[in-house]
Amino acid sequence: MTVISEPVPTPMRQAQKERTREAILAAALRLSQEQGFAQISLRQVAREAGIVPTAFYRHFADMEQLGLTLVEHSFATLRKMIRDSQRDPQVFTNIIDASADILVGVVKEHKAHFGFIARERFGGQVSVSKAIRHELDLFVSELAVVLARLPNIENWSSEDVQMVSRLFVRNMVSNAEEVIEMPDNRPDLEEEIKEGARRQMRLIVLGFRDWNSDS
Amino acid sequence: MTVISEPVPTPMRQAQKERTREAILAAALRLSQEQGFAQISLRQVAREAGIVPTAFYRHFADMEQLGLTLVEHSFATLRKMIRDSQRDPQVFTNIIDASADILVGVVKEHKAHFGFIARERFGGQVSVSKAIRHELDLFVSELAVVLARLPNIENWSSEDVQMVSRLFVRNMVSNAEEVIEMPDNRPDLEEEIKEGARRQMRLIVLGFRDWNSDS
DNA sequence: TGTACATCAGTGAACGCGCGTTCACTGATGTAC
DNA sequence: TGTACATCAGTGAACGCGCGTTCACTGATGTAC
Repeated sequence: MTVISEPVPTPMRQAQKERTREAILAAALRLSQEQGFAQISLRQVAREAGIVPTAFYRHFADMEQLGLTLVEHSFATLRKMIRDSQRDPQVFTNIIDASADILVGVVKEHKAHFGFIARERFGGQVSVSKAIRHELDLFVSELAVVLARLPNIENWSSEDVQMVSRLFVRNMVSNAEEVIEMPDNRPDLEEEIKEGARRQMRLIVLGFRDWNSDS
Repeated sequence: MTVISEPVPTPMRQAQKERTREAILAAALRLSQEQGFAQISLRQVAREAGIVPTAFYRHFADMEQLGLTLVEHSFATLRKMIRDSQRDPQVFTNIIDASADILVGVVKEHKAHFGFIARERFGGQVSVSKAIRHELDLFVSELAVVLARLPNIENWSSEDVQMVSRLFVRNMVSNAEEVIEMPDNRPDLEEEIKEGARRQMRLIVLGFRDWNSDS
């Protein structure tokens, strides 16, 4: 079998197809920011992506598949955030302030994906909402594993860690909603949201410390 | 002017009109539970309400006006909950457990209205979402006034009370989401949600106590 | 009480529109020799 | 390198459908005398 030294031709046709696929995804994300994913049509997406409606079918079976792909991409962004923040030494020394910074920063930078999660979590296309809620459940468990390794938390019961994780994720989604509602170029509001995120995480941590010490 | 002793005829036509109007509202609420309000059509609502599409216009100018009326009705339910719970002596002695009980009970009894608020808060019809978020902001301030009168809270700064109120409302919406997702006839899950609501409110209160005592 | 007229909630036909989807096609890219 | 054929992303016409909205109407309810 002549597997050695494959030409790796980077076929132009395939590259172009990939570009169109991304144009469709970007168009759908853009349009759903204004009206919600469930309310946009295949023809609108095609128009925004600069293709004819029938070309859509070369990339996705229907709008539902497109929606589920957007869910995947959005959670990939979310998971990348966690991976990156684990590399940040700040997180170990001051998890609360560092988390608030990272949260607001990343959400702002990836407004579209976080907005998609927050917006379509309820009341969107049924399969898309279901997928998002399933992914959020998974994410809570993943974050619990990360949290459990942190100092001050390592000796908590796994049930407590799971609950803190749930509160953090809920807090994250709520703050994502606020950042998304925030108009651009209002750094004052941004600082307010960051401060709110800090206070809420502090509340959660303080509350838990008390809880564990006196019950 | 012969204003004395008006017949008060309880006109049959008017009563029938009111019944139809309520049938439309009920139909829209029912249908939007499954697909979200923005995705249901005027003709679907008319069909579900048992009238011909054109009769819809005798009651609402368009679907947007119907949606805004549902927002009003949903918040009327929410405010009634607060008014009723203020009469409950339990609230003054054990605000946390009482609130959790009331919250889960009322939400379960008025699933449709709370579901409407939670679902349409984001990503629904733009004007409906805006109206809901505006009403939620008002509600946070109203609840702050109620909370400020409670023992142990009466000497807090108004800023702190406002923030606790915001956390309570956020908690309420989150728990409403959970109750709504909950399948019927699962009293075990219900108790779990109630316990979760209790723990979270306790966290908020404990966190604040600490905060105020050592900072 | 009875009659003649007014009101108006609900009807049914009709309209133009954007939708999702099918199908046969085109022409640039890719492959074999 | 040049030629002949295959592939397949994107095209454009066509379809049937449910939609929101208009309009003139009907007939039960309400009112005046």
